[in-house]
Formats: sequence, C-alpha cells, structure tokens
Amino acid sequence: MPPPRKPSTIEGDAPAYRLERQIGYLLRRAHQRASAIFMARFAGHGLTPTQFAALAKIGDENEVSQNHLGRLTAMDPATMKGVIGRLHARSLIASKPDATDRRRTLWRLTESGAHTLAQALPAGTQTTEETLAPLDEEERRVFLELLSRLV
Amino acid sequence: MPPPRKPSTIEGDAPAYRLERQIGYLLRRAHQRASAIFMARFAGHGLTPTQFAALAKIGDENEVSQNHLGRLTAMDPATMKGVIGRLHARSLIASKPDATDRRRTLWRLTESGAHTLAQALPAGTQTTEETLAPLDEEERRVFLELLSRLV
DNA sequence: ATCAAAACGTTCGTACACAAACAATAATCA
DNA sequence: TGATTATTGTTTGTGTACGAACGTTTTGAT
Repeated sequence: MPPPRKPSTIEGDAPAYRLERQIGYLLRRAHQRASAIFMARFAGHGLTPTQFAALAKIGDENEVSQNHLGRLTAMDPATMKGVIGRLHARSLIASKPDATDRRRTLWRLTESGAHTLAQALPAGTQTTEETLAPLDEEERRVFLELLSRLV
Repeated sequence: MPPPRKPSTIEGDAPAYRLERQIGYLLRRAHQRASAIFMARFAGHGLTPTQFAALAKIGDENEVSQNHLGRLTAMDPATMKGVIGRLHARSLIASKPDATDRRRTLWRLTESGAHTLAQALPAGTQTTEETLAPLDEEERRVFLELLSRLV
C-alpha cells in the first residue's frame, strides 16, 4: 500500500503551481531586471524608461498630442499626464494648443530636450545590449521575435 | 552618389532608435498585457498578480518570514510590506513572531487564505495559457527557456 | 566578550499603471 | 441642423516598485 499523498508543503514534494514557471511572473522579473539596467545606464541623464520612451517618440513625431503619445509609448492617459508633467517641469518639452482641435495639447522637444535626447540615445542601445547579454545572437533574434508577438 | 542621410524626424525616414525594438519596452508591454489578462481572470478572486504570488509561496512554505517571502517572490522589503499588509487586512494570512529571531515575523495562510488560494489556483494556470496563446507549443517552450535566462 | 558588519522590518518619497468618473470639445449620423 | 456618440485630457484612488535612511536584533571576527 503506497504512502498517502502528502500536501504540497511537505519537504521534497514539489508544489502543484510553480510560480517560477508562470510567464506573468517571469515577465515581471525580466522587466525588473531590464529597468534596473536602464536606470544604471541612464543615471547620468536622469531619465526613467518611460520618460526616455516619451522623449524619443516626441523626437520622432516632432509634434504630438498627449493621448497620441500615450498610444505610441503604451501609456494610458493618466500615466502619460504624470510623465509629461515631469518632462515639462524640467523644460525638456514644451506645449502649444492644437490650432484645429481645442481639446488637444501638442508637445514638442525644447532645445534642451533635443540635446538631452541626443546625449542619451547611445545609452538606450547599450541598455538593450546589456539586458540581452545572457543570450547569443541567434537566441536574441528568436527571443525578440517571440516577445514581439506577445505584446 | 547616394542621397544624403536625413535626420530621423523627417517624414518617410525611420528613426535611428526604434522604441519598439528595445527589449525593455517590449518587456514592459508584454508585462502589461500579462497583468491585464491576470486581472481579468482573477476578477472574482480579488487578487493582484503579486498578491497571488505571495499567497502561493506562503502556501508552499507553510511558514515564512517577510523578507524571505520577498526574495521568493521577487519583491523588495518595502513592496513586500504593502502586499503583506493588504493580504493581512483581508485575513488571508496571519503572523506570529519568530521564536528564535526577534527581528522576524513569520507568516502563514489562514483557513480563509488557504481556501482562497485553492479556489484561485486554476485561474493561475489559465492566465499563463491565455498569455501564451499567440505562440504554439514549440515556441512557448523556447520562449520560456529564453525568458528564464533573462530574469 | 566585544565590536563591527549584516540582516530584519519600517517609513518616506518618487515614479509607473490603471480603473472610474468627469467636463469640454469634436465627429457622426439621423 | 440637432441629438447622440466618441475623443481629449483631468482628477481621484489603489496598487506595485524601489532608493534611502532608520532602529533593532543577530552574526561574525577578533
């Protein structure tokens, strides 16, 4: 007669639900690590990942409304408001009302913002490089391909 | 003689830095999506991803100190404090002082917490399933393998 | 046994992330 | 045109995430 099955908390018996196998958990940890690498690389620039993303996209677009920028950078309006506010407080961006839509505020880089962005851009590339360091070239390609399909 | 390279902000010319190719950005978006799926699946249980992770690990460990639980679930002490506090406020967990180390607080599931965890566990598995839906079996295996090496 | 270093948990401050509700404006369509 | 619907941006509230500084307790090295 086999020994009775013990509850999963007993030593030597693996739990049924393995946290470290859930993608949600792994994505959270990978994102934590990527953010930490980013913050270290950008320490001298004083930019967070979302602030840098917003700055880069404003640079690309030249002029963009707040909600549209949120869609371009995957931030909801409430989050965007905060990010914009902090960039604006540092005079990295400036606004003007949209001439044809009085609901909109258009944002663009200031000279200082363009300068900050240009200075910071290499750190962006380096961050991706360092975050992917555990993988070789082929693995990186595959990983980015699969990750892109999960967003 | 090739045309001169224009600055990245000019129409029709792709920017040098592509936000949507940076893993940090992709990880943030994938994590956002995974969290949204989690919250939908766990709406009836009233648990966030971190709360569920903590509950599951306390269940595995039977009895665990606050900082140790933080290491098991990838939360720093300040974050752990908040998560523990909310679980405790709902009486899903209970504490007692560690007999041999007066700095420590040991946490365990209450009956209600064990019940809630048991009820919620299937939703955990379903969340991973739904989050990985865009990938086939082989792709999931590869993705989890690579992601595990990036945490 | 003592003293320095480490670990435990707390507090404060800043920054995402998002639901929900809201006023103002614009777009749509009957 | 006039009413309905959608979009833009704001506010409030809750929940991670983490740096930094702190008091208490334990550990380790001398």
